[in-house]
Amino acid sequence: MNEFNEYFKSAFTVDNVIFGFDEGDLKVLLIKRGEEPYHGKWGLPGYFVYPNEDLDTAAKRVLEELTGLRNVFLEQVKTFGTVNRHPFGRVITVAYFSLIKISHYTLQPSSIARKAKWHSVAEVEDLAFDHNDILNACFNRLKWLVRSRPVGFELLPPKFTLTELQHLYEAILETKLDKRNFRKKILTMDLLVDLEETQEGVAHRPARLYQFDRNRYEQLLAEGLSFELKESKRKEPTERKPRTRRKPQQMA
Amino acid sequence: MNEFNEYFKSAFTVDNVIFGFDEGDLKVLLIKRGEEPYHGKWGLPGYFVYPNEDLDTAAKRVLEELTGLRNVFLEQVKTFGTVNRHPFGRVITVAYFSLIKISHYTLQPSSIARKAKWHSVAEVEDLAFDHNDILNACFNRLKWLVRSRPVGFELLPPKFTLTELQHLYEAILETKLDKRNFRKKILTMDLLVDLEETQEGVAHRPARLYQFDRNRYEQLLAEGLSFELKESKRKEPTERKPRTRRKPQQMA
DNA sequence: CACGCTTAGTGTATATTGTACACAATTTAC
DNA sequence: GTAAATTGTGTACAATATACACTAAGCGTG
Repeated sequence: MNEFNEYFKSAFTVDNVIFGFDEGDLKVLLIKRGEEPYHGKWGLPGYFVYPNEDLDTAAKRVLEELTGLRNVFLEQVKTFGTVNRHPFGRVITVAYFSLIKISHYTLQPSSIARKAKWHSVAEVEDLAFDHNDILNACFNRLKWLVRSRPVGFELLPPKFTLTELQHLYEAILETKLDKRNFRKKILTMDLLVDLEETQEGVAHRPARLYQFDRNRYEQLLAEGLSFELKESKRKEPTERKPRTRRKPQQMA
Repeated sequence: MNEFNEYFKSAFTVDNVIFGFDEGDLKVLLIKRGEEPYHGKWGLPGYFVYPNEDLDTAAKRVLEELTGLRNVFLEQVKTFGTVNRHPFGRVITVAYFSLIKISHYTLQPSSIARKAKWHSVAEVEDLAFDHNDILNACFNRLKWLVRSRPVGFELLPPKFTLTELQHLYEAILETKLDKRNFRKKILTMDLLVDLEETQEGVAHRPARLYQFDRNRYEQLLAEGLSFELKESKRKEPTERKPRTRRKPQQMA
């Protein structure tokens, strides 16, 4: 088709905002660019989408080459395609973000991985291309997501304390949370297994360890429950009390 | 750059899910395809992104050629790029949705517009390409958006009744709402101007007409208020009562 | 012009959820 | 055994959500 050839003139890529959590704050994995443009600047990991590759597959590939991880949380966020965003030509990029457990991350031998480093999201400086915009878009998406789904667990090691979980939420939401209210809320979601173990090697009262119960989560999801941080559903959403009848009232 | 040329092999397009509201239900503007592939099927309006055109601009262009409207609500939703979504080649499409007032819509002379027709969202049949997926993604986004921002007004004529507004919300959320609770909620948002006019020519008690107060909305937005349908903020978010002190309590 | 039809408009009581708040318990280090 | 550090825990009140039914107002008809 002629029309087709006429518009076969753009490249497109995926960029991946990889979030991790460590030392009490939220991190993003950046790469020091070894080539033009923006040589020497930090940027998001990304690459061209191969001709026979789905977008999601390309994003997974980029993630795996860099971190060695598969089957982690990965979601498309937004596509950035301003005409001049790339100085060498028209490049449209689809932004993804992923959530990984830094404890599972191992430095990969690939050349790209050797230039990667975790940065605190709060302290990210001026990045290559429009990558600051992309990072912001993904961070905002994460903020929204963490309120509506229990994605926080993707960022924590398998066993964690409630305080660690709270610090994670605080880092993502950029706010302080009340300890008691937070625990009440989280525990009524009924997604945590109390491992009946405690921390070891800490110079204070050791905290209990918990585990995220993924099966329970999927079960509850299937039942159509939501997990808004501001809206924990009651246990038996089925039966609603027939409430004591009153006399009809007038309304002025 | 060699790398570049190697990947200059894909086309990309924008597709636009244009929502309107009429006769009490939510509509989407579809086009009957006059060419292959999917000749004769209904599909979303869309077109190639020109080489020197931003994505948003392309989406606006498609919208304007079809409806003659500018400055309407338009937002990017998601990018669809499965390898085989287009039978003639690799085509990646960025999906947008827009909200327009059907009363302002005028049939355009362009050839594309003459094949356009409003369909009830609830009754959309099998569309060309993956356009059903795109429509669903946009519809879901609209559902979410309508709870967090007062976008409903984009779909109504400038003057409307509260019942019309409620029907719109019901159509989008696919649920019934309680009349009194809905009114209470909407009015406490303080975004409506009571025009002190009433409907004319209806065979029953005429309803009051209201208008959306866009200035007020922007003012409140700037003050950082949110507009969740489930969470109307109180009027003075500044002053919080110092509450009567109680004696410290023990727990357990 | 009285009556019936149709939709508009309105308040309150209860249930649920959010929020503010402080101290005793447990472990380690010295 | 005492200080330091952090965990773990309940309750009162405020705010919001929800359930619910009748009168008001205008039109059409006989």
